[in-house]
Amino acid sequence: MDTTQRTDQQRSADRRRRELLEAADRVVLRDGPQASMNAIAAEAGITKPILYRHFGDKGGLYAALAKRHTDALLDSLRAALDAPADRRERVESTLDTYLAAIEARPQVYRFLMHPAEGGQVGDQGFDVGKHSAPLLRRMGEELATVIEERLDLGPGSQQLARVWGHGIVGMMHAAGDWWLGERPCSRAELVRSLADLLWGRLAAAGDKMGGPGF
Amino acid sequence: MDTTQRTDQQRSADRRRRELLEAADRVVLRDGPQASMNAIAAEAGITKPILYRHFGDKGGLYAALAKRHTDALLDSLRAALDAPADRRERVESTLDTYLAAIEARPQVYRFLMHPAEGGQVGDQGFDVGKHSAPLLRRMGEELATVIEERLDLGPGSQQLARVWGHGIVGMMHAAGDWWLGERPCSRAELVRSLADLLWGRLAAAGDKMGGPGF
DNA sequence: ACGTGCGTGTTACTAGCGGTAACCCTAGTT
DNA sequence: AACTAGGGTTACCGCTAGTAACACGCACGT
Repeated sequence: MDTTQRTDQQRSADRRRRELLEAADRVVLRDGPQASMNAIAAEAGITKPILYRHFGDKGGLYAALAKRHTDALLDSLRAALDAPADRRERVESTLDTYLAAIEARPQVYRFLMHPAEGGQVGDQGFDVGKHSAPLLRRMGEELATVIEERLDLGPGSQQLARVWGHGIVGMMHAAGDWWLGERPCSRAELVRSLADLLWGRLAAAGDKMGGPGF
Repeated sequence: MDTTQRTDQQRSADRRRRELLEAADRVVLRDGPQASMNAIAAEAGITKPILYRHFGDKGGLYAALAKRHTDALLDSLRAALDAPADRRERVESTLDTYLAAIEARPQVYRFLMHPAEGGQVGDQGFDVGKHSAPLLRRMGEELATVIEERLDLGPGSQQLARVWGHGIVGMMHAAGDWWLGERPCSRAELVRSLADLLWGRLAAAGDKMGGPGF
């Protein structure tokens, strides 16, 4: 019952936990999201049951791992979003921050977007919805609150802000994913194009004559 | 060498293939993307090796299965996109078509968005990029061509159209996914909000006074 | 000094997966 | 009658996630 002792134990456990997470990180960075518990345990220099004692199951480990990276990325996104500049500049800088991150560490990115997904047991209920990567959801909600705080959207602003938050994040995600695969242009061009889209250039563009029909 | 015979065989094989795909469809609809080859074979009333003879591996089966649904969905999207109406109406109708589809059959939707992903062998190369669901990519490209065909975007229009295609599809996808999970509003409201976003209401909105800092 | 827990670690196992090799059996050809 | 060609099955491999059961070490109370 001595609290000192408990604290000692807990600190030790926490340190272990961090070591394990770093080992897992290395393996995921090397092997991608398919990294097996065996491989992670081996990298950490221990055996599987220890991993399971610390994280419960694979999902637990992956969640813990994802939280670290997600928190880090969200921090830099918040910084870009909070910079003292006009709206367009802030949007572009946020987009660029995100794209730079996924460009710099695509393995981590892939892991965050497709966490585990495997697991042949349980999941019978199937949980439709909420199957999207937690990172996307968190970014969407985060952006929604920022939008709702900063922008004057009239009635129904809360709902609107959330739709926009998730929508914009999804736009950024899909475009980034495609861009990362094909590299059809520079990061700066991509940022500009996306910002243009958000700035209504789609609606403002003129029709091309000679199209089919009307 | 008789062509008739060959045709007979091929027709028989095709029919079998369709039967297998329909069985697979039922299982996926019931068990989600985790559906095992064993379960699919059982549902079809046969055993695993036959599945493998027809589709090569799990990826092959899933690809064939996904292609059917993807083609169907893309057809209805094209119809909505090609309807004789003004741009805003067409955009809204396309969004609504997509959302109605994922709302009607969420299991299929989930399967299309997270195909397999498992597989403990191979994949060492890791294929960064192109890991996004093929459906998203195809929708993005499709939309890109429509945009490029219809809109007059000035220089660099091709690049711009592709970025927008993938971006808009991603927006639709993420918002739809979130909406499907939380159901925070009606489909019509969601469609309106997204169209508003595309129509530049984000850029047009006024700042909220009393915000932090500037 | 001596058990007695308790935390930490291991080995060895289960159940199920994707995938395949080997066999089997029936139909049609020569 | 003998032989081949497909469609089908059984039985297996190697791998995975996850767990039960056992073994060491170190602080404790008596």
